Amino acid sequence: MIDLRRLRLLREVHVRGTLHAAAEALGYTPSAVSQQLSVLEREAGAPLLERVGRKVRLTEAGQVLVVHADALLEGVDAAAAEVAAVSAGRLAGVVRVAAFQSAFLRIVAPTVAALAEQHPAIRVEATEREVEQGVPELRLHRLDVVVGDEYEDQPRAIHPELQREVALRERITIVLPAGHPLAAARRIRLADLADLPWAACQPGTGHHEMHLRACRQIGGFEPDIRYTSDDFLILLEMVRTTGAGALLPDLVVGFDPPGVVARPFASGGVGREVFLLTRRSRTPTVQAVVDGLVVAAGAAAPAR
Amino acid sequence: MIDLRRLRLLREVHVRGTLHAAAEALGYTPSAVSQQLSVLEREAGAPLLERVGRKVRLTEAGQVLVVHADALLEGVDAAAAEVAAVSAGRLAGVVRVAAFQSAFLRIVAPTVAALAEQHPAIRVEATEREVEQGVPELRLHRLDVVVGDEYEDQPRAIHPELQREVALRERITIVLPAGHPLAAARRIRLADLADLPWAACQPGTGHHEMHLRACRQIGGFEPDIRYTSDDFLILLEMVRTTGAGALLPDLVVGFDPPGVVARPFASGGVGREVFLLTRRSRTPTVQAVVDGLVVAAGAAAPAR
DNA sequence: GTCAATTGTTCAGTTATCGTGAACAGATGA
DNA sequence: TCATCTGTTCACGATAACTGAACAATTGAC
Repeated sequence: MIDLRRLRLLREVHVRGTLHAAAEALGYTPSAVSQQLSVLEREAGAPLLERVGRKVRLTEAGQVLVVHADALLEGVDAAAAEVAAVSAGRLAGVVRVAAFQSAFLRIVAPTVAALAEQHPAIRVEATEREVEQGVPELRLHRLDVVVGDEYEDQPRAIHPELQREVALRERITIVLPAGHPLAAARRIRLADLADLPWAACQPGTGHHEMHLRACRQIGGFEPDIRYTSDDFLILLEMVRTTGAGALLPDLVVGFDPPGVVARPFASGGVGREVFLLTRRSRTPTVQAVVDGLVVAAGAAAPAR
Repeated sequence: MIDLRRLRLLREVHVRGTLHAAAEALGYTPSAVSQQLSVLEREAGAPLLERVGRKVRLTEAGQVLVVHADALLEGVDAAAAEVAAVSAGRLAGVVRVAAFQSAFLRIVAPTVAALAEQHPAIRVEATEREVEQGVPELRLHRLDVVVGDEYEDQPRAIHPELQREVALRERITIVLPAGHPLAAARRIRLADLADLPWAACQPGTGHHEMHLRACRQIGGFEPDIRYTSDDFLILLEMVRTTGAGALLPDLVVGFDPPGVVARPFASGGVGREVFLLTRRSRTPTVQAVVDGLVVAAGAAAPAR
């Protein structure tokens, strides 16, 4: 097992160039530094230093190790800081969140704002990412929370070392341009829209599948999906300007975007679930962020 | 300074639930474990364990610390493994590379293939990302190499702790649909294309700026940029199908895509530089990847 | 309920590790 | 050439780590 204090020694030698300087900087004698570095070489199983003139230089193995040393020493500092903060009663640390677009806008963003007041020592880092991309990074500890979605009847497999938590259940609505003849109706029969061009996400996505299935099973027609983009805001804009229709979750139309109307299905309909994924072991800090996301999701869900 | 062996003890206690089991697993007596954990609590400045019945459980601070412990212990293992590999003469370790689209396709992908043979113990992880997004992650040690581009007369500022290396200098060519009247010419005067619609990257990008500047200064006209996308392959497709023109780097048209022709400027012209960014301290492993990228960039540059 | 078994803790004593300081060898530059 | 810098080695004292026994608290079988 490589010892951290010895790694700190190695880093200091790397930075200062001589054992004497490193020894002085850390309050040791050169003798101690020399001996400890010998031990480190035994631990690492490779020579780390080579003498050049009367100075000393790191070997390749030494350079490799010193890079890791930097990361590790930074890591223990972060650990100590977080423990100190947590034991002082406040939550702290970095939590990395990934979310798909609409959840990012309507759930993650308000959560960040709320947590900034509630737990100022928590630093939330957020990225837009689809679930498929996020899950491997979650398992590699590069993300802490992934916000994903799942349409009715399209259950996703979940990895056993991950934990899933429902943030929001919502209905899919039919979105039409404000000027459409049926826009005034309170509810809309999908079958009446068989001739409409549609805007949906790219083929292969859950949304595209849901769109096809809904039109076939509820509407009884094969939809003319003419515009595709994975950006829901683009889909909304296509509806507004081109006269196409779209099937969008409440979360997206919750903006009440101008120029379009959102109406529920006259019968049946489709649901969507927004969920949070984390590793099974949650720190209190991650838990606080998860709690914040659940609250924000509840607030984002429009009353129906 | 928190000691790693004590962290390993803590983790073992967390996993196994009792000091005895942890002691047995690691070859200590329960007495030693108890004493060392007391020391760890002093080091961490917070109680980490609480007795529940005759077993023991981690406090909040303990749980926080054990998460960091996992990451740190994994880190030392990775460090030891990489040092062992390097000192055995072969390069090893994970190198994370980010590149913009065309560099990803034409430089990073071939590099990955070449390195897989040359240094099988190097694991290259690649992501598509623009320079602006990549630089902060580079500084946070979440990326090791960023491949970026820079158009003539638009120098980017570079952070002092980063190192920049030119991979490729190339010329911008005028790309026209194969059926265009001027497609047969060997060289093309930009001024002759004043009435053409154009496809370019989004406003605000270096490419868009370059496009405007070239048309104004070399062609003497204000271009009608009708189609914008940051995806060069989409731009090419727009040229092929809609009859628009584009100003694209050799790297993009090096594909010799069907249905379009690429011609140099009749006079003057614009250059682009593809460069690599790394932190100043490169391990031999990172250096090997950088070398591989430079070679691949050279191979990707079409002869002129 | 009682008692053996199991848990964590504490204490003294031993062992291993870490540090100092002096003595040494090689390299540098006045 | 020689004083001065470098890193290394050695013996020895100081510190830390570990063991083993004794102890208190809890649990579960009888």
